[in-house]
Amino acid sequence: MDLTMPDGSLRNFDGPVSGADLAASISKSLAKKALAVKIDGEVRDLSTTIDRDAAVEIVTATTEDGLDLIRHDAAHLLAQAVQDLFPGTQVTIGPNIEDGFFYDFARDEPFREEDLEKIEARMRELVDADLPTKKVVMERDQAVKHFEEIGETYKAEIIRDLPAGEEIRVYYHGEWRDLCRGPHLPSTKHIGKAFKLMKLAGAYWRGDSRNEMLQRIYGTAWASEKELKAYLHRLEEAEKRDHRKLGKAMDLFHMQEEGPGSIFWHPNGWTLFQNLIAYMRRRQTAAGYVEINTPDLLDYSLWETSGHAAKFGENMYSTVTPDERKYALKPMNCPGGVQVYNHGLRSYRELPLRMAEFGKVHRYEPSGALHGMMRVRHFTQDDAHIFCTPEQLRDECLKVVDLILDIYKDFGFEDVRIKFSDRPEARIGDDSVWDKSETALKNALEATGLPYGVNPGEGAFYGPKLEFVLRDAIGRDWQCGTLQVDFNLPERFDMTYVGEDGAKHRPVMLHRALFGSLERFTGILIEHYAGAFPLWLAPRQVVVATITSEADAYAEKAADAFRKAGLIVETDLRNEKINYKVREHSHAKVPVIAVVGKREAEEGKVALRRLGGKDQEILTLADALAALRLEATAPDLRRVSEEGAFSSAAE
RNA sequence: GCCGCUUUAGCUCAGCUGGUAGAGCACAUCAUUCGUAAUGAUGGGGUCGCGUGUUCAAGUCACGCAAGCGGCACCA
Repeated sequence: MDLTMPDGSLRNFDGPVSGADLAASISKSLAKKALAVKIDGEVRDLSTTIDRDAAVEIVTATTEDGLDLIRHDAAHLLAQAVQDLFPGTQVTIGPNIEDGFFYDFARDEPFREEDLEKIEARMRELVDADLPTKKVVMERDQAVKHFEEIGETYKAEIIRDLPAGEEIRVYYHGEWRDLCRGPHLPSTKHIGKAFKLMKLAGAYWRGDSRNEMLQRIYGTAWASEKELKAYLHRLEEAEKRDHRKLGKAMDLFHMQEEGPGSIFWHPNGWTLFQNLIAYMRRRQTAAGYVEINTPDLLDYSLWETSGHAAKFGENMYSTVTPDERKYALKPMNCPGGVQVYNHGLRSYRELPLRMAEFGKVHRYEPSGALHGMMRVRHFTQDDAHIFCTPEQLRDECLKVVDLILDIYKDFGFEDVRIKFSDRPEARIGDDSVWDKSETALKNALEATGLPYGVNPGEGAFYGPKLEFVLRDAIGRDWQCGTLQVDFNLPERFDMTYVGEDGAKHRPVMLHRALFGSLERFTGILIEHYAGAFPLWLAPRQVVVATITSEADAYAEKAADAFRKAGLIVETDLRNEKINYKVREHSHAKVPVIAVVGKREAEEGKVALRRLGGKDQEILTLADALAALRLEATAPDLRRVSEEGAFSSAAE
């Protein structure tokens, strides 16, 4: 029997060997470090017997597979500790997640924060006890009976639902056992102690809100103490970037009880917001869009026609006016855009017609969903609807994807995740229509050659969609851009265009948003830049700070010059030390502090200090103006001036 | 919406077992004119999220509500 090692070398054995034997045959140290064995790409228990030719690898803690094992064993360890300390608690599931694991428990009494410490201490004891792992395969009926007898009804339910023919494995760690597919570490010692229980949470059994709620305990686990520490440090750093914290520190916005899920924009935040809109407007115009604006309040019947009322009525703000008409605050912009399209006869010559709208939408989101600026009840979409012929569809999709990614690049987002979502269970339209739209969208996506994931059943109720997902500072993913193909609303709103043949045809409709929600995108940007915005976005760009009052007059003059150059500038002439001023404006994340003292005043210079830096750059006022002016130019405009008007026009 | 936690000055937070509130920063005034992350002194500022109850007495205990936070569910 020949076993192929990862380096390509062959090892010959006369008979079957276990993973542990294999490791021992290579070296003593490897035998000690071995956690599991990978056979033809599949990670198995170290005790697994290999009895045929195969590609094998000894899994250790330094590999990704090894870390996965540690985390999963840590989850078991958590469950064991919980059942030791809190008898009567039922175990359910405990999978790995990014950076760690969780385990869901069924227990009448809630766990308390203090319990986590006790549980963690018990987990450490169990690691020291070095309980050996043992795998037992059970018959289905026997397994169900066993788990029911010991009061583990959730486990019994899981076993009953396992597909026929699936081996039912029970892993023992000492006396304690859990139903589990495995594989597992040889013993609890191998988990190590680089783990920590992080938080308590509620979670529905089987992820269904109709089911009872379980208690979830989250933990993190690493191969070494050092990695654990690094991870905890990373979390601390991330928390500092939280947009809610920075929003306060930078005086960008606030929220209050009277307007749950609604933003009060302060001057600084609103400047930032308007900068984004101005940028997007230029990009859209350049990409051949026209812009419209439609009413916020519209007759409810439009949403009945679109199907939104049936699906989202509960989440719509509606009102009955004194004349007894029912209106809705628009939860999305499409029906408004459709009215503009339908106002008059459209010709194929007008298509594709790309109609953008910065529309403020209102959605009564469930209270538990609200989250800072990321999930609010009133938000502004950089929405657009592209009306086109079926033949133009693919090309238009490609253009949207290109535009989205190009725009994200201007903000430094390079690793955008794309997800393709197909038909959901609750949907409108025939399956033949869905076949068409899904194929069209998927073809366009594949034509880009970009990697993407699939979210089965997560499309909009009227069409499949692409989601462009960005990640916040704390590692949470947020959908920003979206592109949806829709054959349904054109039907429902009876949209037509006159074709070359003089007959009426049905256009296809694309829904797309690039930032998605301006509010959310602003939040993402705050975290992405940790508040240190590039000059072109920064709501406060320059503070001219004096060292002594002797420089006051010159400071005013310099500020005026900056102002005339189009920069947002303030002066700080307070009778404070320069140290104090620098500290204060640095905290407020002002990108440029222009320090002027007696020397600068005499020489006509400014000392520029950049946010985050300690160095100063002493420039003449004219040089400083030129440099900052260029930097304060949005990237799209900078490209135009760099390329020159003619070459960009020729494209 | 569901589970758990939290809510005290503009901000960050103290306030033990119930005896009617405290710090730092910020703010104001005064002094200081000091070259790159906190100059000093003085002063003003709080119906302790809202409501009901228990009690001689509630920031503190109980119940209800609201908002926020961590998750889950939801996300046109």
